[in-house]
Amino acid sequence: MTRAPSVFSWAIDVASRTLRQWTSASMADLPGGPRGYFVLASVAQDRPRSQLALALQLGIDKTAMTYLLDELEVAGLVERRPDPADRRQRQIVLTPLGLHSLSEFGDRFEAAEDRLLSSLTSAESVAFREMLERVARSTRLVASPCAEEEEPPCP
Amino acid sequence: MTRAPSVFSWAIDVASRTLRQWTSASMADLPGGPRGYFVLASVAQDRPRSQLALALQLGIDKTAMTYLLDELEVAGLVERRPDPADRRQRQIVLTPLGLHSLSEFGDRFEAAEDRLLSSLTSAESVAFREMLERVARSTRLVASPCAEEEEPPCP
DNA sequence: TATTGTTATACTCTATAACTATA
DNA sequence: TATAGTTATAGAGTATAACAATA
Repeated sequence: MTRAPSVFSWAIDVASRTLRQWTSASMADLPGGPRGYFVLASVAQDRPRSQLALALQLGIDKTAMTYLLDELEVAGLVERRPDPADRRQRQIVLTPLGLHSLSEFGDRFEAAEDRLLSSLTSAESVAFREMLERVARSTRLVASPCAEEEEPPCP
Repeated sequence: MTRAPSVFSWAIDVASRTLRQWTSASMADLPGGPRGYFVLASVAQDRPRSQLALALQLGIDKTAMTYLLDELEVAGLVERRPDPADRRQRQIVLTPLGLHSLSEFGDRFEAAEDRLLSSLTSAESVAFREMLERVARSTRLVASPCAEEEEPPCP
């Protein structure tokens, strides 16, 4: 043997695909599946966002974002509103139904995440989540769904 | 707001897809891309493995494994040998060229991984890798490419 | 001219089932 | 009958480019 081949890439690939499978299975009734949930969660950070901003944030191509929002809008979970300041852009806002779906599917997401991380202790899980979030944010120019806080500029 | 939507699923999705994009870009000349590398790395743990065992280990469907091995075999990186003990099975072994590719592409993989984890300290990176590996292994019934050691039974 | 969003196309992945050959 | 591997097919996901509307 030359050297131990890197196991990290395999591990993150398997872990993310496993989580995606689990969440996809429990979200057959949410348009767009896990991706649809990410959009709802990001939009729920209150400030209306353009489609392009959402696409950059979630790492989805802007063309895919169009299809995703089509589905979510038809299902009545989001609305597209023309931005009065720049009529090229569309502000994406949550409907009451979308907000309800967010919390409902959020519960399923947390259950799947807890199951995935069940081999870690509570303390490890906290540290692991924090580090992974830092890693993910560092790969995006814009911020992630800015999580805990309510009204920050979401840097 | 109801509750902060879970950011973990978003983070692992973004992180894994980012790493996949980076590694795919630097592996255009490896059949199967990152997946092809995972196969080489797993096979390199010396003991010949059946295609089904590889598929389970890497979380790939057995049908996808057939196509992947077709490409790797045509490129001269692996060989399929009939198992003398059970002629239904095929043992997958690395060729010298495959072993050479493994170390060459392994370097590229490590570079991409280091870049992805550049927002962690050295100590954090070690802990993060260890925890992620534990998480990934827990989702598979069989073990991952058993990493460091040389001759263990790779349970 | 540059940017936001849409549409169309093709290409890759994945999932499923049916088939063979061996056990 | 059950298992390892193959083949064929359709579906989802993704990437690309071309286009319309607006800045």
